[in-house]
Amino acid sequence: MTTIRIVIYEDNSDLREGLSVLLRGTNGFELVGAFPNCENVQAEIGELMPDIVLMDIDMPIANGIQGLKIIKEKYPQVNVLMLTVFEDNEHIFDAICSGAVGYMLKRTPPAKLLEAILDATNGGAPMTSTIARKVLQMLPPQKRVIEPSHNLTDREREILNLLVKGNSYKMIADQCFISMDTVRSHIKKIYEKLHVHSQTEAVAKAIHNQIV
Amino acid sequence: MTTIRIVIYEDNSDLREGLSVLLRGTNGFELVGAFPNCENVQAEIGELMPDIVLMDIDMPIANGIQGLKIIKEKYPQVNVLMLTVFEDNEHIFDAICSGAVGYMLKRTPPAKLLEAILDATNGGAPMTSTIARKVLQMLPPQKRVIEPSHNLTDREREILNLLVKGNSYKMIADQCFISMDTVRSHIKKIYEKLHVHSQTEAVAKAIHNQIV
DNA sequence: GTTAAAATCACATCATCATGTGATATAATA
DNA sequence: TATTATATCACATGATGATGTGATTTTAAC
Repeated sequence: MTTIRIVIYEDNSDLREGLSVLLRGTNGFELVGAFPNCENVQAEIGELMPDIVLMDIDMPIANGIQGLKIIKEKYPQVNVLMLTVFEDNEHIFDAICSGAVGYMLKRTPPAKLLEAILDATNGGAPMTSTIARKVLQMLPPQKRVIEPSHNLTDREREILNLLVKGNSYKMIADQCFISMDTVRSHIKKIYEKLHVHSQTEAVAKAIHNQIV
Repeated sequence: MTTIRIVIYEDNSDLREGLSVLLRGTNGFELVGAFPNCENVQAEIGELMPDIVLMDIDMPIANGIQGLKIIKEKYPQVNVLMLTVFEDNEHIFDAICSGAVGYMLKRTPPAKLLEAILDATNGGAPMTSTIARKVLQMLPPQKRVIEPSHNLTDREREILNLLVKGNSYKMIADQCFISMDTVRSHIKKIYEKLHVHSQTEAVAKAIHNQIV
């Protein structure tokens, strides 16, 4: 197993040292850099090419959200794990929407932190369940509620789905084992129910309203 | 401290029994009901009024997603924790969007499961970090990782936008003060760049990739 | 200063979609 | 039982989209 290369951004020198010691002393983890702010983040990440960045939010000169955005823009394959004292929606939202892979609190015990780093490396998104609940609340409300309104039939939904995926009438007919005329007739009803007048509009509406 | 009242929906009788035994044998947890499917979920939840519902997804007659939706519609204060074998986006998306408070896998060890129930009761949203990552991908991608690759020109983006809104070639031509042939020519290039072969696919891709 | 990309227009042809007007069978519902 | 909704199929016609080939002009890049 190869080691996980880690870079730390943290302005508090005590905490930075503490984390450094923790990572240096643990098998499988390799600290390749530790900086007090994100002033030169692009150059630093570009040179060190870590697997994971532990990123504080509140830092002087260039803060962690700014750093995160730069990293995700220039090196999107680098996973950034926010490690902060803030637990408010604003900061969480900013971080998550900017591409942070996880969001841990500084008071997380060392063992859990190492676990989170492993998690993030392996394709997880480590976060506390409190933060997870807040993330859920960021989901666009229309996506969380069920809008029956259209009440398409199962068959209609199925056909709409195939339409969205780019199938022609003929292909839909084949896949559904019905005639093209029947497909037409279903699509006509779909248009009526969605109040649209073309395939394109139907597809756009279907995607936007999360019908499919 | 008052006990947490729990109802289980699970069609596999062995697992249902196992969970029942686990909950009955643990202080602070109270199993108030266990059913093999969601056929009478409304009446059952209405009568038992649990704090937490452990909900399997794949059940005969009435499945867990249907049950979840009914519960959240009639008794939104009841927290539903999905407990399933499915780890695909489809099911997770469905569950989260329908108001599930958490999403755990059946292979979760008992101790972790009890912890998750506690978590959910206390305002958390327990889920594995793998699932959390998938939930993150459902978030509005406005500032998330955008794949460049397409590099449509301004004009092409403009026309793609009009397409997505349901405009015909003719309407686009009028709005852009160009000929239909020019519209055609732009759309052709758009198809090439997006690697699609029809309007429908282009629109679907445009929306999904947040190009528009 | 040549090259390349972007934006514009033209014509022709074929495939596909949209619309209208039917019809039949089945299942659920009132 | 009568009604409604769903799903199925058919035919015809006009509109729209897709594809191919080719051309001009302007702007940006090398």
